[in-house]
Amino acid sequence: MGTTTKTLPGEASGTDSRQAILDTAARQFRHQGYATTTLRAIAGECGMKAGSIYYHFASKDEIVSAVLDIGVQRVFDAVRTAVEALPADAGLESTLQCAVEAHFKALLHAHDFTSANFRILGQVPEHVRASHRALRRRYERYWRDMLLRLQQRGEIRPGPDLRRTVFYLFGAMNWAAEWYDASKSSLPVIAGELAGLIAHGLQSPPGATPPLPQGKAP
Amino acid sequence: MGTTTKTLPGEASGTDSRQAILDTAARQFRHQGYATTTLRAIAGECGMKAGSIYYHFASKDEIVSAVLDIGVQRVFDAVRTAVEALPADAGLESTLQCAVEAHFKALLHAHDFTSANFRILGQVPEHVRASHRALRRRYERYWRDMLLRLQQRGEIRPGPDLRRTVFYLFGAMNWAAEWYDASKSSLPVIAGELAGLIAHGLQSPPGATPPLPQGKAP
DNA sequence: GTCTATATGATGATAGAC
DNA sequence: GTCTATCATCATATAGAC
Repeated sequence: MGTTTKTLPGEASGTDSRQAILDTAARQFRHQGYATTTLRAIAGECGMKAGSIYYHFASKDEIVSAVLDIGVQRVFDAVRTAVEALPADAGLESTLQCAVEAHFKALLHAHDFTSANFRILGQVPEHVRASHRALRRRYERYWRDMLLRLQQRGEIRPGPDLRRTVFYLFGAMNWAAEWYDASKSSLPVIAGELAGLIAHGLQSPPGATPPLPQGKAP
Repeated sequence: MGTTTKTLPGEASGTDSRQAILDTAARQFRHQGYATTTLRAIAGECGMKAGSIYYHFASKDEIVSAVLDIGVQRVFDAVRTAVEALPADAGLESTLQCAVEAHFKALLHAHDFTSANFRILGQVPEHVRASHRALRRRYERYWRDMLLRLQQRGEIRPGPDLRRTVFYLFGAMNWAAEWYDASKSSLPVIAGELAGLIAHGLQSPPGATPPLPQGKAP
């Protein structure tokens, strides 16, 4: 169950203990919230004592700050890599499918970091949230620019505000971290389903005929 | 700023103090999380002392439990009332528009209760979460059944899993409580925008022509 | 790098006066 | 209904031994 995650190229490598503290902290923040997660408990699960944490981090805030940033950065990197590998003339649905699936995959792979992010952002001290905001904004802008390019190419109708559209999408995607169950549906399936929903909506294609008039089975 | 909310017909009325405690608790849970919100602080804002809380509630869990339930119940009631007032043959987009707008309105009107709900659900003790789950499930099922009826009438294409579709929608709608700014856009506008997105998607209507080939302005 | 020990303060809950 | 104690517990953070 534990989403043990090795250090990624982008992150400051540091010691094994440092990474173990971050992994443990992410999982505990996710499940218990910011305030209830104690340095004693984090240390305990890493086979250390509370005092030892302070060799690696200056404060609890420094730990939670790192956890928040890692959660967004992993997803951002995954989506950018996937989208950059797309052919230049990729259409609306294939672009969405690619980006949504990459977001989902990273979201659920770094589950403790991303879900912690989602759950405790509203609870951390304001200065922590403020220093984290810039990264979130960059990721939101990345998506908005992607949609903007598609709109300029005529693949997206002119109506919707694309900044808000990204918020709708982020809400839909990130909420999946709370309900997704791998034993019930696969990631590519729900990614395709959501991409199709955003691209074409729920409506029946024009000229479609209702399935059954009423009643149950013949 | 404070979303002071009077007792609604459905809620056990009790004393004024009881309601003041709930209003204050909701706001503090929302902003500080479950564990950081102290009974002393709640009491202080109600002009009481910590010990007095225990005349109205048996424990902190009983308070948080009530806050969670109220958050969902207010939205559920608002949506049901709005949808029942709809003509029986209302189509996909007008039904969505009506339900989404009612959800948004209640979500932001009982903001402290609904946002607290969203933020602290993952932090409360398991037995609190469990007793709250049934109500959430009923509300999810209400939406799924609404979509199911539209699908049976041929207004929704057969592809998407409607249980997951409700989750996508809830994610998109509830996340709005975190970013919505009344000075930037009106509730009916974003409700219509989201309803249109879910009904028709982002795609350009067939036969549409791209706006500008490239370059900026003439 | 990790430990023990400790300073300092806040918390949920209870008992009983008014 | 609200108050004033008070209990037992647990938190972050520090100091200094090993």
